[in-house]
Amino acid sequence: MNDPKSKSEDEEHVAPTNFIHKIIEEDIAAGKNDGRVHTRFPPEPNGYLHIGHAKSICLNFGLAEQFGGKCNLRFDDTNPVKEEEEFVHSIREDVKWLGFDWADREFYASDYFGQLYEWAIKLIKDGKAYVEDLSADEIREYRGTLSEPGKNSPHRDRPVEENLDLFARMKKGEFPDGAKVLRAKIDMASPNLNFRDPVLYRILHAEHHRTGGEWCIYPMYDWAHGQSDSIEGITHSICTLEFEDHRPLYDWCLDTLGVYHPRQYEFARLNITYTVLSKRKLLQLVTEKIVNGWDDPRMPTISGFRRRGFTAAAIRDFCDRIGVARANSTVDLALLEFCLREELNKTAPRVMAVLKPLKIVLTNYPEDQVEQLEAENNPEQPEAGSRQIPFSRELYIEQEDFMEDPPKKFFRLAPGKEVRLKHAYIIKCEEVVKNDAGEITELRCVYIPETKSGQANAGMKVKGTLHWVSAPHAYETQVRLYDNLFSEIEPDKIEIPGSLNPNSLEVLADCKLEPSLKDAKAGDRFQFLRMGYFIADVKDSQPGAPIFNRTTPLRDTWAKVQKKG
RNA sequence: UGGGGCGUCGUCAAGUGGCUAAGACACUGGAUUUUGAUUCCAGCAUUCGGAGGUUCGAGUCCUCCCGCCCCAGCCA
Repeated sequence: MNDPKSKSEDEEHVAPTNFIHKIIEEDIAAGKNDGRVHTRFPPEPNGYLHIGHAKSICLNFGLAEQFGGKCNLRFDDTNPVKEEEEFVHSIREDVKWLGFDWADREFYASDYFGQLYEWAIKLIKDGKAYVEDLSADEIREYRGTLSEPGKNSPHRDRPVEENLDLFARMKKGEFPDGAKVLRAKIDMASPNLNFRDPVLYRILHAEHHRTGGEWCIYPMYDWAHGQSDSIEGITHSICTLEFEDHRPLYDWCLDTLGVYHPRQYEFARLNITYTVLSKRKLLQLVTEKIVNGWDDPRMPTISGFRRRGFTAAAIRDFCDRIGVARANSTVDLALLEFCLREELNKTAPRVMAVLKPLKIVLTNYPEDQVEQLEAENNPEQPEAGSRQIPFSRELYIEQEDFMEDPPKKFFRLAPGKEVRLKHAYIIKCEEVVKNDAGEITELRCVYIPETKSGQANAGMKVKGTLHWVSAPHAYETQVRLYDNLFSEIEPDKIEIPGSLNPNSLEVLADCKLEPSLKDAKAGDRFQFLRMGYFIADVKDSQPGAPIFNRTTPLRDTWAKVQKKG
C-alpha cells in the first residue's frame, strides 16, 4: 500500500544540510561524545501527530541516519490528566508510517519517575529545592512580572529535614491536589522567568496511562526532560524555539545533579499557509465535531494526510525541502502539493472517472455494440502496461466539459464542435436535449469511425480531449472532494469559526467510474484522468465497493485563465 | 516594559570579509502533448530591515535605529 522509501532512492536526492547538521559535524570533528550521535523524538501523548511533528521526526531520525547514530522514540508523559493510551498507539503508527524505525528504543519519561524522585531528594538535601505551601495564584504574584523582580516565598528557607518530610508526605498522598509543590531554589530576581524558583513537582491524584495509581506527584517538563535525555545518552536534544528560554534551566538541572549533559538546540516550528497547526485548535476541531475525528482527510495530522492519500515519501520530501532554521516562517501550501504531485505523477495508475455526469448518446453507433479499447496505465511508466475499457453507444462525460455558449478559448465540447474521447474516437455534438426546466439532460453526438485511437486521425485535429465512461458499464460510487479546511491564509491567527472554509468537503453521490475501479483495494491510489489524484478510502470502502477521496486536483492552468477572464 | 531570539526574491532558504547573491516552490512567457496534466526551454533580488562606520573589498565585522516572534502554567 505504501513504500516508505521509494523517493529517497532517487539519485538526485540530496541529504539536507542545516545549522544543526553543521553543529554535529563540528562536534564529531572535535571528538565530542566519542563521535556518537544520538537524538530523540519526544512527543507528549496528548493528541495526534501533525505535519509539524513530521518536520521534527524527519530532522531527528534523519540526522541519526546521516551520521550513523540512533534516534529514540520517547513519550513525554509527565502530565496524566492530558495523556491517553490511544495517543501513544497513533503516534507509534504515524512515525512508522513515515518510514522511521526506533528499534527497541521506545521510552517513556514515566520510566524515570523513580530516578527523578531520587534526584529531587538529592536536590533538597543540597538545599537547592523546597516544598512550597503557597497557592498557584500566590506563586504567580510572588513571581513578579517581565519588568519587575519577584520576591522570595516565606517557605523558601524551610529546613532540609522539613522539606524532606513534606516531600515524602506529598508522595504518600497526604495532601490534596494543589496544596503543595516542590520548587527549585534559584533566583527570584532572574530576568529569565524560568529561573524564578520553577516548580519541579506538583500533586496530581490522577490515573496515569502507564503507572496507574502508583504516583500522585508528577515531575514538570523542566525536571523531566533534560534528565530523560541524560539517562538515554542523548547527544543532541533538538526542540522548537519556544524552549529556548528553558535551555539555561535544562543546563542548571543537569549541572546541579552532576550527570551526563546533552546539549539542547532549537529550531523554528513549521507553519503552512491555510493550515492550523496549534494543538489547541486541532483538538477543538475534533471535540466540536467540525471534522470527523483526528484522521479526517482535511486534518493536517499525519493520519489525516494518510487517509487523504498523501504518501510518506512526499511528506518526507517536503520536510527536506523546507529546511531547518531559526527564523519564524510560513511555508506555502503549494510546496507540499508540489511534492505530492511530483511523486503521484510518477506512480499513480491512470483511470477514467466522471464525477458530475452528463449523458451523451452516439446516434451513429450501433445499439448493441461494445468495443474493448486499449488504455495505457501510466505514460510515465511504460512497463505498467495497458488495460481494456469498454466503449458503447451511451457514455458519460463531465458536465463542465460541455458549454452551450462557450468562450473563445474553450477547447471542450459545444454544439457543432468536435473533441476527442481519450483512448477512443473524435465525436461531434449535434443536438442538446433539455427538460421542461430548460436544464441540459443529454447530448446527441456522432462519432467518427476513422479517428479510432491509435490510427491516423483521418486528417482531423481537435484541441480538446475528454475523459468518459461507458454508461451501461459504469461503476457508480461516492467520491469526496476536499478543499482547504480554512479560507484564511494564516488561520492560526484567527479564532475558529471565523476562519473556516464552508466548502472544504463536497460529497458526490453518483459518480461514474470505469469498471476496473470496482476492484480497487482500500488504500489504492489513482490518477483520475484530468480530475486529480484519488485514493480508495481506507475506512469506508467495502470489498468490491470502494469509495474514493480526492487527494489533490491536478494543476489547472485553464481554471487560472478563466479566472482572469 | 526585563530577558531571549529573528529579519537575504511573492514563499521557504544557501551564504561564516574577495568570482556577476545558490537552489526550490510560486509566478510569467514559449515549445511538445490523445490528460488545458506531465516534460522541455526562457525570464524572475545592481541587492541582503534602515542609517552610519571599519576595510583595497561587507549580506557577512562595529555602532545606532526600526520591525517581528517567545517567556509572567502547579502545560509540554
